[in-house]
Amino acid sequence: MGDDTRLNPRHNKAEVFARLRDAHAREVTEDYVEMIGDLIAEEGEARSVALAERFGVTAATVNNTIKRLERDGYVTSRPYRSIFLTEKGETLAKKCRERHQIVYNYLVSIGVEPEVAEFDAEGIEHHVSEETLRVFELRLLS
Amino acid sequence: MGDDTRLNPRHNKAEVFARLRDAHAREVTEDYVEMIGDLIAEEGEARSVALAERFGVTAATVNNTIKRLERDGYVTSRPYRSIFLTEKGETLAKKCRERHQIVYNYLVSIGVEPEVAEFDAEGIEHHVSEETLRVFELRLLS
DNA sequence: TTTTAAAGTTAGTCAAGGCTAAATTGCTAT
DNA sequence: ATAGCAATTTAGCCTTGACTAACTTTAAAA
Repeated sequence: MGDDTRLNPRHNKAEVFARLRDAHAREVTEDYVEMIGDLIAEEGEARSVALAERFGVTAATVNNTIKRLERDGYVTSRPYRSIFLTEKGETLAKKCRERHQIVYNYLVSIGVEPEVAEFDAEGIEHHVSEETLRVFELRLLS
Repeated sequence: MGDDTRLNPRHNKAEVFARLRDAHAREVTEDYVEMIGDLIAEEGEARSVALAERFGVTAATVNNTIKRLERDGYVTSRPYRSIFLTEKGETLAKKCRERHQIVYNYLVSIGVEPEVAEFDAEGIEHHVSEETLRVFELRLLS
């Protein structure tokens, strides 16, 4: 007795917050692979300086993050050269781009100003489950 | 010439990401004041052990966070005693609770499973602008 | 009243994600 | 060919948010 958790399942939030912390850890990775993909598509290559400018951080910060991404197998890079996505990075970038687009389109479709939708989508996209994403898609089509 | 940013305003994402980083910094604070408010409402007081259990972190982590919240004026606490919200903390907690409820209700209203909505709302609530929140409310009423 | 378990605190460690300052490399124009 | 600037890297620092292990305080049971 006295196990509040079992008596009142409403309090079993620990798992939710654990998954939330995981999502957090992935956010920067996702933003980077997405942006690297955009840069390659738009400008032919992804340079540190462009990433720094677009994220509004210093070159040193970009460097650290790229090292981590490389360590985790999302990108390859050689000193003083531009950055490339691995298969793994490409796959993640594609998924993120799609997710972002669905969230953005959905927000606009319900009446959110495009500029606001762009900002909100950037934050929301990392926290939308596959299930909710499907609902967004479904409602977008109808 | 050559100022990509001015030529192509689509690339002016730095501000978006800066605001995103700010939102991040506030997330834990918001989750804590919200949870502390819940605990006081449900159990009469907010103890570290309950926070640790609900967030799924150790007591030491709770301790650190509470110190920061106290430093920032959201809570008061005395050693080995329970935690109280300040006016500032209470105000933030109320705002967060409302926001959470709107996001949750909206997700459920468009067909997301309650359990999934609960999880997604927890992540999304910190990234929804006032504007988008108003759209959610409006669509909830109609 | 004393013992003991639960709760809370402290100290020390780690990774992520920021920063500045300084060193190095690469490229381009003279 | 090289000087100089832009880009990149390195080093060192900070905060947040997590952990474990060890210690202290509180409160309840024996």
